[in-house]
Amino acid sequence: MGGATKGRDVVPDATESSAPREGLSRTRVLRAAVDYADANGIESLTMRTLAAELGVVPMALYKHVANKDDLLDGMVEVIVGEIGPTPASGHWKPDVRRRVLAARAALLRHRWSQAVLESRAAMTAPMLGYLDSLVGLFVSGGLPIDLTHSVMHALGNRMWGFGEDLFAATPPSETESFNAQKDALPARFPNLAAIAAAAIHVDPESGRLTGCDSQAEFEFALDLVLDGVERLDVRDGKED
Amino acid sequence: MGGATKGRDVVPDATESSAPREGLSRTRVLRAAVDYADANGIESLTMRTLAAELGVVPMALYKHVANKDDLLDGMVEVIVGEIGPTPASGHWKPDVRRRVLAARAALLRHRWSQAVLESRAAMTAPMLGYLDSLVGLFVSGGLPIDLTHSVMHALGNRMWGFGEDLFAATPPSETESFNAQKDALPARFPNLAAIAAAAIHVDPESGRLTGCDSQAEFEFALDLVLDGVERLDVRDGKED
DNA sequence: ACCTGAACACCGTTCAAGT
DNA sequence: ACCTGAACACCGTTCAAGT
Repeated sequence: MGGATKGRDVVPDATESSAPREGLSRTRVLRAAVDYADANGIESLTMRTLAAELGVVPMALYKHVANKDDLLDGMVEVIVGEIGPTPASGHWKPDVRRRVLAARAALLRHRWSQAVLESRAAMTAPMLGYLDSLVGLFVSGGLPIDLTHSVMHALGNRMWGFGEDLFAATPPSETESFNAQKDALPARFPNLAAIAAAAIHVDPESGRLTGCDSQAEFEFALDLVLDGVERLDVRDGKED
Repeated sequence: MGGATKGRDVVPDATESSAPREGLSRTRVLRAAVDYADANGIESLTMRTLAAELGVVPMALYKHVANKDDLLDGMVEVIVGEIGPTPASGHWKPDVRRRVLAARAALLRHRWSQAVLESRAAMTAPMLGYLDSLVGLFVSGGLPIDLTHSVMHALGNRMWGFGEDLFAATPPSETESFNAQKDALPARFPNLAAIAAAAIHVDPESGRLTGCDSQAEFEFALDLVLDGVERLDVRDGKED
């Protein structure tokens, strides 16, 4: 169909249910992938099934998506984009709480998203933007930068499955626009930059620069939980 | 064993580096899979590469492992088995701390294991055994069962990426010995059974039995972290 | 009882070509 | 510039045999 050669705007046939046409575009591909995963589960999303869904040959997707990893990263970006802004009061505790619960709600709307996010955790721009906004709530609420750093680690596992080092997560597909604008990152994500700057210190042993101690951060978060439970226990129970 | 036809013991050639022979067995397959993933990364572990490593044809593995999922479950079992016992003082806080850190150490020894564990979280017997032991430390230390339930949820995301419902995790491959001994589970894992019993209550609305409220558990854990940080902040900072 | 060989129904992705 | 078609190099897994 189409007849794109001359006529202005060929009205799409609209008889076909999953109407393709009018060119793909990256966002249309990502949107379709998210919808397909919502409906059929992430495990049955393949380049081939997605192409069929869009009424197109598999290879057509590769014009808008580098490969399947890029597709998955893009799908996560879509979900993160759905988090949206939350009202801020200037008090970090209720503000952070609201924002984390909003993030959770977005993930729950797409049940496959948590698994995908955990399996890759690529630091795409929307991802960094969300984290930066969260850090911003802490610091503008007056929490010291070091404590903010640690609580971000502690929340990491809770918001999504960040196993280890928040900042050591795999950077976005390297080759992409990332390298081009790498130097612009501190400007775009000033709160993350502040944390990174505070976390870096000189190792007295080797004299080399060293990042954050993931074992220490793990124990910090663990003790936060255990101490908190202990407090709840003595308050409700023994009352001495 | 070896020359099973007649001769007593055929000495293996020993010229081949990754000496196969003497029959496979499930544990030998799992052990080899763990070693291979340690050395080459989980993404390059396939039924075919593993078979080659064992000097055997791919299909030979299927006699000892139901399929690839079962292989991955088995590999996780091996890691969980490496956690081993930890000394208990009778005070839940140091005891739990020690045990969780031991679990983390086991996972860190095999860097692929966290991702595999998160991606499936099958409730195999060793898995249940570890969780039961952890619950046991809380209850024998005197922590109330409800609080123990909640802190297990809070620790869930921390020990490994359990996103949601601890007890709603996919049960072990169904068909297996699981169903056969399903009724024996409370006896084998008494502490988990106690938690499950305490968590189930009648919904006043519908009158139906209802399990634990994962949203509430999430918020409990979130507030545990936020409250803890707030306490650290006022103690170190404002001091008013 | 355990292992083999060949085949099947899939993957993601490349390459050269079409319009 | 965008899409196509056919092919390649892989997967996990089945089935019917071998010993």
